[in-house]
Amino acid sequence: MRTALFDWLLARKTGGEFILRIEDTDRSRYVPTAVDDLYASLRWLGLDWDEGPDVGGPHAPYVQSERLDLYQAAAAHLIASGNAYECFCTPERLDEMRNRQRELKQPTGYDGRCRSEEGRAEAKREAGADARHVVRFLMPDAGETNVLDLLRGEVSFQNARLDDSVLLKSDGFPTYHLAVAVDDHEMAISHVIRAEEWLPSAPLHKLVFEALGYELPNFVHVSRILGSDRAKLSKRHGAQSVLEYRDQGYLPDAVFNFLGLLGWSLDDKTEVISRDEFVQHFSIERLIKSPAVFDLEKLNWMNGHYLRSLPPEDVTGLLKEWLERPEAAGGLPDQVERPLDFDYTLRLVPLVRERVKLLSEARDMMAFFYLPDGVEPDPTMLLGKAFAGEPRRAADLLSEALVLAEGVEDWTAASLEAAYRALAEQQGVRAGDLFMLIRVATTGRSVAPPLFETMELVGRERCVLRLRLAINLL
RNA sequence: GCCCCCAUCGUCUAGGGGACUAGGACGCCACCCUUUCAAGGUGGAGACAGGGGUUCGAAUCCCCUUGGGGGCACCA
Repeated sequence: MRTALFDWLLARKTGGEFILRIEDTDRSRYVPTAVDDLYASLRWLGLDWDEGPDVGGPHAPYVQSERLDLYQAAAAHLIASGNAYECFCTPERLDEMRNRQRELKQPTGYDGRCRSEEGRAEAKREAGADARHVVRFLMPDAGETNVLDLLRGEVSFQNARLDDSVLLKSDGFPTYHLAVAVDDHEMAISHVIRAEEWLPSAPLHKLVFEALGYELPNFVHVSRILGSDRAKLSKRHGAQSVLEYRDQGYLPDAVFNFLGLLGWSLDDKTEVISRDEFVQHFSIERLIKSPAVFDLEKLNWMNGHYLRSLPPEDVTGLLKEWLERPEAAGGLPDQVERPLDFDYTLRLVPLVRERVKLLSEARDMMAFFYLPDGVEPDPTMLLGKAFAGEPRRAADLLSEALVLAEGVEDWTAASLEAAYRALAEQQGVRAGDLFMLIRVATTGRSVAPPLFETMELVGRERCVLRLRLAINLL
């Protein structure tokens, strides 16, 4: 997704087209839902495409499994021009060959048996009646191939070290190497931005393009993203799909910003960059060549930052959608009536947004605002450090607090604070201790937004009720 | 085993011969603010992997070493 983001930025910056092509040429790994997840991921991040399977375009179809005739024709053309040959070697033989090479500490690679007429005949005989074949590229034995990478400059490879790679598999499907050459040409691709693991096969691609008489696109091999252990980010190494980040309460803008800064920078100080600014300033020259370690802490910070700086109405909408989900799906307790009141939630946002980094954290922080009745505080928590072993004292104080709650003239944070500060002084108790007692009684939590704003928003009725219940608890 | 890429604070990065006592951000520490928790403010610790060159002058250019990453499939 980070690579796609760079692709998208380049397209938007230069007025080009961002084309979505589905590369599904490996039937053994085909997962039907994968494409839907891909769409959902791109959409969530706001990476819209100009051409693709669902929106169509002048180069349809955009799904490789629907373009097989094109690849097969290209393969035939390569054979005819002497740039490729049929290979009848069985997978078993190739496995054995590789194992032997590894054992002997030799470079691995195809030995070229089927390059010759005799070799092919021998392989065919071994394979038996149901002999199937692949098409391999005939790699030159000498010379070197220089690939121009817009980020890294010229990278040169000795052809002798390069393998006769398979271009067309025995099931008639192309490998990536053939398919991209054909499609990049057919679809008039100008820039190929892909991760650096493709760099070693770039010379092959260049030679395939040339053998087919195609013009070469521009290549940019961006660095990888590493896990915190510096190994490649994978399912087992803390990698998550963007959909999982979405489900954990990250904001698309924050993830976009964070990803955009992983391998690219605007200048020496800017961290928070809007989508528009990214588009405006993106350039291949400022991409970074070295791999970047994915720092979840920074993503979390950035998410919190976006939560705090977005317009309150936007945050309210986000929050409301989240809280209204079923309890089992991360929403408020099911007893809370849906839909939530927008204006009430809007009033809570300033108090809550400073205290959460993820949308998913808001539920626990906010539930007591929505719960209709009591909050069932734990008695130990209620007494806290200040009143541990002194339940009578705590109960007395809460009773005084209850009287004030019932009697205070206007139910505002300011007058509540004045009343309770006076009470603390009169009772000879530290204000903070009294406030904590009331906080736990009215919210059920020892960590909550500032007490008096909180009480104002919880309302007199429920505060009175909750104070009463707390007293009974002691 | 062979090939390729990369190398500045723990992490993301600025830097493309003199502006560098190497800047910013996350994280960390301290202080301030403070009714809890945050947020915010101020300050601090913290890096040019090593060795050779080139140059009047190297974080910046070249080479070697080391380290890290990737590739060597009828996967992409």
